[in-house]
Amino acid sequence: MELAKSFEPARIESRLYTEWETRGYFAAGLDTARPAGQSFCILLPPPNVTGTLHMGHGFNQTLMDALVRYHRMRGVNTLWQPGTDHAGIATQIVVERQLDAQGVSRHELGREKFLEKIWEWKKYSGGAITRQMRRLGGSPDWTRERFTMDEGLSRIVTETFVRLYKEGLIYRGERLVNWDPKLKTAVSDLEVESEEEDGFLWHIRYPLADGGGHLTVATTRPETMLGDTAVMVHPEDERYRHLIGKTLRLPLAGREIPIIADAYVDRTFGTGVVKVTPAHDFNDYAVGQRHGLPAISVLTLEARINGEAPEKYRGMDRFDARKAIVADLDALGLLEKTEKHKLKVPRGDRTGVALEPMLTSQWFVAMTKPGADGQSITEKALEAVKSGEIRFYPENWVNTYNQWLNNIQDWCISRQLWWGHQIPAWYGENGEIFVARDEAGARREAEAAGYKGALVRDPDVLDTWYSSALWPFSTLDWTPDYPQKSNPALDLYLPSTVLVTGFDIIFFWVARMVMMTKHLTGKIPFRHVYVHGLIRDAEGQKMSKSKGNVLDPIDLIDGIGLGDLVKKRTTGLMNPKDAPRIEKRTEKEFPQGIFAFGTDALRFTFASLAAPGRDIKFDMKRCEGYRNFCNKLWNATRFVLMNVEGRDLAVEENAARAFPDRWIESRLQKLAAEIARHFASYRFDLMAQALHHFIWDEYCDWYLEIAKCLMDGDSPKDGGADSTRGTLIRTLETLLRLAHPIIPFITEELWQRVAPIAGRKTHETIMLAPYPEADPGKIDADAEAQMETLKAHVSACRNLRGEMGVSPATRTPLIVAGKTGEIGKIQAFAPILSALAKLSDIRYAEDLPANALAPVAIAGETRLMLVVEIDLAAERARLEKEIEKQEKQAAQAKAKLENESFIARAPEAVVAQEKERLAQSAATLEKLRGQWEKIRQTHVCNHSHEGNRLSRP
RNA sequence: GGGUGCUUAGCUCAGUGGGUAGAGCGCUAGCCUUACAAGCUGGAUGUCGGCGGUUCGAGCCCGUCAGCACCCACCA
Repeated sequence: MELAKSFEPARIESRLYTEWETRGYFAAGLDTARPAGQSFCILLPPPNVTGTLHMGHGFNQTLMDALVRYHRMRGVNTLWQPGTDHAGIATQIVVERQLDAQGVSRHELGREKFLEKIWEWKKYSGGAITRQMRRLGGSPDWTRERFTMDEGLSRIVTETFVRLYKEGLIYRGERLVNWDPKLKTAVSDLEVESEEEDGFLWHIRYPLADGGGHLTVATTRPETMLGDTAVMVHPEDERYRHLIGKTLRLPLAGREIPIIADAYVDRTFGTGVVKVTPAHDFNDYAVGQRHGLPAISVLTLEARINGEAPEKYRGMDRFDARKAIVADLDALGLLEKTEKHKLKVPRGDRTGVALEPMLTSQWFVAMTKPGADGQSITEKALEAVKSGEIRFYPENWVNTYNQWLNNIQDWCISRQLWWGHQIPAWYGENGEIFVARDEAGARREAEAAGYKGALVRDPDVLDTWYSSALWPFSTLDWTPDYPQKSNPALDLYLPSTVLVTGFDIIFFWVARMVMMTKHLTGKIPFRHVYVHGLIRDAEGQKMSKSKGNVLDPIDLIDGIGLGDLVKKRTTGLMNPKDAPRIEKRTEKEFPQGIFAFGTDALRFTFASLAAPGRDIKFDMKRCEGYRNFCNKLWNATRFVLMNVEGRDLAVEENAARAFPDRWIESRLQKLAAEIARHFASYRFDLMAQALHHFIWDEYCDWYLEIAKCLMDGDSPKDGGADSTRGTLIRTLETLLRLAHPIIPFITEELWQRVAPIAGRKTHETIMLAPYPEADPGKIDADAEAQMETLKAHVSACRNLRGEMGVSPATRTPLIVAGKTGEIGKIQAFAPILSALAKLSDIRYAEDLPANALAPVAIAGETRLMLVVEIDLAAERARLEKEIEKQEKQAAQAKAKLENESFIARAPEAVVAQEKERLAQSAATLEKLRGQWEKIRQTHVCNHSHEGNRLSRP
């Protein structure tokens, strides 16, 4: 069957993927005879089970898949461990919103029914993201797919919680935490996002209790004043020093509160007087602790004013209360002024509502408390990186990691949600806490403690990231009796080799995996952390639904019409008002919709954009370019197959092969070595560039063109046509294997046709074929040098043709002048030169004809003259340009060589190089000037009207 | 306030022991040279953000300034 005329990705991708998966090519290598140190493992950062694939996933997974395919082909035990995350808050929100649409609240439904609904939703949408992953060609071992709420993983969550509790590293405590009033749950510090917003600074008078005047406090949140338990000033503030220790009458509430002194106060900000509300502000909480102040909560969990406050405000929403309080203060003459003020408002990363610091009982992981072995989990995490056991790529992320860990707060892990791992804690009637693996265990604990009453399980669930932190070993079926008992996967793949991730989850996930894995298993979770950038849109904006600039990788693969794209971007918006703007933007950006580029082109684009430490502006043009590249590879293969099919190329490695054959083979070794280097240093961009350059420029543009000529009858004697045919097919076959990790589909499709002819014994799949390794013995400096000479001559001729405007259809004679030895070199590849430079014949001479008026070029040691009618003016201009260039070069080299310091201090090789340059330029200049002179004289003879305009070049 | 990047061709970006600046796209001239017009061949385009320093020599090292971006903490 002949290959299609052009590359049509849609025709091959799904067929090949199904073949790969059903034949079990993705299966984890579990050969325990091989040392664990030789295993390669990547954990898939588990996407939200109900989520959909976005460009970040596409990028991330392309890199992981390339690595996995590479190592699998190298024959080591390889595992790409897939799975999905239950994503507590995110998922619960989605399902709640669905219920909202039906007018049902989760509370009406009840916990159990609600959870059933979520499981239904999970089941319904759960396959979507993994189906999309398959479209990207990802090759994880799907048979090992895990879900954070699988029974096994849940058991591990419980087990580790109990252990950490027993060790004192998990505790329950009443503390000020970030509270999301919309979700009515605590969230961790990391789930808070602060943006600068416009607000006000209200200046409020607090009268002195003794009637002797007032103090003016400045606040951005006047509603919290109801919970004030003090006012503070700087101890050395002359304005207020005399008032320290006196009391104020808190307006609206009427309570008396003290004036205290604390160095925390910034005298220059506002009035230098700060209200202290320990129950609703993190700093004030600390101040309250220092000064033994009470904390008065004035907000309910819904962020309404609560019962501690004056009756008038009770039950009011916090923002309504703010208005009412400001108005009332104004009416009382206590509002001194209102200033516009920029402030950072902490908002929930999922809900976008302003968070409230709230005093509640929560579960925490103690980050800095020493564990049983005397070391805190934070210290362990720092140590693992400091010691070099774990390495970051690029390295500078270590700073970010360390900085965060060095300033870490205890991690609030309880969430007042229903979707997630329920906390394995049971409470007695008097607040006793019993933590155990199940209720029976809790009962035993209780009895041991002498408690016989009722037990109620904590209704809260754990932060999603708690189970994610266990991912490196929970997915490998870790058991509580590890390491006494283990299993092959755990032995081979813990630690995994590299974690491929965006910097946005270094804190959320990376650091926590290190802590938990190290503490609970004694092993690091992974050796390398490859941190990549974020995919942004063409303008560098973050992709987001509300901006309407989201791209779906699948749309780049399959293509999508403008109408569908607009529809996709404008449905399900948080704010439907954005729709017209998004529609306009989309129409402008993609007037024709999006073209179908196929998976390979998309993957190659991702790889080529993966420069370290940089966000990526996604450029569709790039994708188009790489689709063309795939097509190039496709057609090159067509060409090769046309020339080799049906021939017996039973590889006799001919020692006397033509130099272009030896050259391409030599280059191929260098390419293989280069790619290996780039894999080792995670430079996917350079890898892509190297492949692109080799395939397009070296293999197609030079070698294939030369091969056409070598396979013709009139090729040089050595080697012979079949030797070239063999080189053609074998180079291609190797090339396909080299490129496979990045562009798996096209390489598989082509390889299955190429491999049998190239003489490979097994050719069922490229996936399991060995990855090419560089063979230094095949590097051929001689062939490369000859090739350089050939290229220089071809280029010189083409250049002359181009500048002289010779039609590509015209064959022209060429005269080559030079010393005998040099001429010999040219003669060796004369047929090739003729073919590539479109020459009719080549004449050789010691010198160029004295009076011939033809364009001349200098290529190394020889001079080339194209025998064509010339436009004198054009040739003169060309020579002048060339002379100018050479003069500049000569001058530069000369200046250096005349510099005594340079001669004295620069390395010999550099000096020699400079001398060589000068000599070259001088020689070339001499030849060029001679030619220029000839033309000038012709002009004088002809009395050309342009002759006088010539100045000395 | 602490930290991290970035600034190179019109655009997007490489440039990893300092040694005469590169790619893709775009632009431009000419070609349907039968693997590929999703192509071929030629061409144009850069005070490598500014200033200073180190060095025989700086896009690269050091200092400084400017602009942009991000992360952490945070002033009520």
